[in-house]
Amino acid sequence: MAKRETGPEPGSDTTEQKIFDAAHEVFSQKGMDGSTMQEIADRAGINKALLHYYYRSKDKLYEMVARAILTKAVSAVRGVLEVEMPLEEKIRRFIETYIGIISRNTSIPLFIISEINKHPDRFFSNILPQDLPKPHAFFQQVEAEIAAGRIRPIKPQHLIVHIISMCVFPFVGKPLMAVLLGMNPGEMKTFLKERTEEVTQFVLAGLRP
Amino acid sequence: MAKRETGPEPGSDTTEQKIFDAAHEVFSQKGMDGSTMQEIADRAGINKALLHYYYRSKDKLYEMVARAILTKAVSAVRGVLEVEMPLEEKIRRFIETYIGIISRNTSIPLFIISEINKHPDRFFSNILPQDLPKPHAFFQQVEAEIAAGRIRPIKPQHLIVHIISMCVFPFVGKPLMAVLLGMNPGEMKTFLKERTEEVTQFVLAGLRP
DNA sequence: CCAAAAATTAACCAATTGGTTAAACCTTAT
DNA sequence: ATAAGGTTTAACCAATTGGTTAATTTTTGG
Repeated sequence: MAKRETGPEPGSDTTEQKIFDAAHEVFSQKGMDGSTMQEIADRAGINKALLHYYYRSKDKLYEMVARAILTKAVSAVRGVLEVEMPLEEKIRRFIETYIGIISRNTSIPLFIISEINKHPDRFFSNILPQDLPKPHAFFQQVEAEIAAGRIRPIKPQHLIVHIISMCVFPFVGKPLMAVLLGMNPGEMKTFLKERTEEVTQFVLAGLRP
Repeated sequence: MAKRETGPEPGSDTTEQKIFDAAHEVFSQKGMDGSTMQEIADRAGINKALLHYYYRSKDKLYEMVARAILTKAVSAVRGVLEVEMPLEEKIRRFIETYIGIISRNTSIPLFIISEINKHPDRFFSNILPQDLPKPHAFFQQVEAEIAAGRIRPIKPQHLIVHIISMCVFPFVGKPLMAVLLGMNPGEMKTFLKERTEEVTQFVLAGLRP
């Protein structure tokens, strides 16, 4: 049993990995409070005591899982945000990859949001990675485009929050959106698939001078 | 003890009301799983057995609180969405009142979203009000404006999801947004106050033909 | 004033929680 | 083969959970 920062090497089939996978599944869907060690043990197909053998306590296990989730999510966002690229292309790529990641990991955003709200201290002291995405370059790029008259004046901080909101929220609030729009799961699925294109068009339209 | 649908009359200072208020506070912040009857009793300043005297079980108490929250939220949205009004004015009012409600009840949106995801069956069978907001009229109005060439073509379902997302998400993801944008609580507060105007401007700009 | 009813409490209960312990079960290197 | 190491398990523990019971206090109506 090694002391890693973000869990055992994925892909292997060791007991340690089976426990981590089970914990990842249970925690990401039910959060810290809603999950029990017994359920994680059952899902991993092992005795409850083995959980404490590999990961000392529920808190430690939770911390590892949460850190792995956060690290992956943060690095994904950073990758897109910090590349050099014309603004329109950057926005296109950002929306595309961002929605792509979310639709392949639908339970992650809600996990992050609700757990960070329920245990803020734990997250900010232990779990959140140190090197967060730095949107400074993006902000400067937006200001430059405004100064050049190529886009409408807008506060860059609000623009980025607009974009993130439109990408994330429909997945987080999916059940509510479904009932509001009167869609069944099939219709909802195609609706969410359309969003990449729709959000992109709307953002670019909103930026026209 | 009467059997009401959405809890006792607010404002009164009866024990029943004190319990309901305490439960409202605890449940809305910690959710069903994260809350205990003991904590609710403590916050109400009474014995734990009294909770079961007035509300038979934790489930029943939770159901009443959740139903009260949902009913209030749904009726608030309905009020704005179903009035007859020119489209631009309707959008302005919708964003204004929607953000207004949320900033006066910051814990409610996250409660609804995360609880509906954790206990979907309970919500859709018992808690959600029957008469939800019907956005049909709004959709027709948007289509009419498009046909008249007064706004850019857009699928009305996506438009409304755009708007709701930009209104709700910044409050739900507030801690994350704060760290991403590098803002302290004070800066974050003024940032959120600006959103009514910023979202309105961005939506209207995105709709220009 | 006083008995009946309602409100409130302390004590208790079974079940579940996270966590521990000591024994049993491999694997493996000599 | 066997001693030693790590791995896995059943049994157990104290604390907390939602919930109940019976007794006590407070209110109320005649």
